[in-house]
Amino acid sequence: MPSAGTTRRRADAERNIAAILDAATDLLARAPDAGVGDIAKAAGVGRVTVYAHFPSREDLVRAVLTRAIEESMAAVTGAAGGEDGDPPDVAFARLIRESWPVLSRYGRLHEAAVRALPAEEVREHHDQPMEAVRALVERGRSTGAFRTDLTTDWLVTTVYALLHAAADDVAAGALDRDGAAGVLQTTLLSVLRPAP
Amino acid sequence: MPSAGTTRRRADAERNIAAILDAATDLLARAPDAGVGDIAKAAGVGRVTVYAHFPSREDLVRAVLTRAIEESMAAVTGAAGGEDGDPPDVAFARLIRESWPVLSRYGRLHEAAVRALPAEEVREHHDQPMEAVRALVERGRSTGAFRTDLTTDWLVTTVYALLHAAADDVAAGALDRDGAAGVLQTTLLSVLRPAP
DNA sequence: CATAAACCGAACAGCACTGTTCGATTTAAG
DNA sequence: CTTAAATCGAACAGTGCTGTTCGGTTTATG
Repeated sequence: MPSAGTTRRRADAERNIAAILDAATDLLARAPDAGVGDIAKAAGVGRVTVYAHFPSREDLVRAVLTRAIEESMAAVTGAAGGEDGDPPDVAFARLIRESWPVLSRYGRLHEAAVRALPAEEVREHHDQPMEAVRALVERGRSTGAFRTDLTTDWLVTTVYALLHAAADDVAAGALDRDGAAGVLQTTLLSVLRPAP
Repeated sequence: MPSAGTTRRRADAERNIAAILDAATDLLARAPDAGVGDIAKAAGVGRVTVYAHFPSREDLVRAVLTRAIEESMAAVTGAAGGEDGDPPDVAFARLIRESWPVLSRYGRLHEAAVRALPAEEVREHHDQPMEAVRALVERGRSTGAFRTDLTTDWLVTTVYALLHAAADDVAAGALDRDGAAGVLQTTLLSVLRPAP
């Protein structure tokens, strides 16, 4: 079978779906309560067209979140999955440096997802990339590179919180996107490394 | 003139105003999008009664925020305004320890305020207690007790972000309220102190 | 106990958003 | 060029909130 048995999808439809997804990602990252009308306008498309491709606002948000998580996973595992060749603090610094350009674009998207989707579903998605961070933190703890006087949970929470704070500051213009990666590296390694 | 020239306010009205304010604070800290009906129910009061005392939902949120900021200011300045007798890191540890019981109760109240009130108004209020933190951070930087390789703005942002993250975790049951103060002290001092 | 203040629920209008339907028009594709 | 897919705006019902009005009832206060 060529595709799915039924009639194929036209090229402009494909293009519009991509445009809607892109616009929704950008807009929701800045205005988590943006309506379908706003998203359609940002995508240069009629409101009805959005509903032609996504059954409901909830489905659209889900699609945006899924894609964002996939991209994040690729960035995070690509940098953190770099085997045990490097010591944990070096690996962590690389993780931040390489995943920041991706993560910094998602701003308040998480908030949009929490409002539109069941809490547990968001948690499941969001925990995926954080699992890679957790694994790296635990490896660091076992080798003595990272501190053990704080729980792993709290350290991961700290990483998560500061990443989001930096993304918010970038969105608000209070922080330079390119410089933020270095600031995050410095700050987070100060937290992760054992106290002297 | 005894009070204001017109007729005085009855005692049960006073009691209900307090109940509404308390319930709104508790509820909005957990559910920032709670409606006036929810707040009324939580306060054990009719919805109309809320509107009898607060012209609009916006005014109610404003009243809640104002009171919360006042209480925070009292807690923060009471601990940080403790003169220059103590070295900055000791003063900062005391600041966290003494203000945490207050701050931890406000959870996502800030989010509720951002949604209901003009952004600038929220910022003005919210910056008040943070100003005390900023002053302490700057004193630490000038004496060499705190690091200078990161900007003051970013250090303050970090304090803010981790306080909120801890408050969220407490609200979600992932963190013990009493133990959190110590965790925050340890974490934040690791960030503030100069790198070895 | 008399009065006025304060309360209540029900009901209403207004608004903004979601999701659907319609017919008319444009446009990709064979 | 022909056909079917895809688009568009306008208009509709449905929902959930805000803020208001109403008459009836409770309750503080003097």
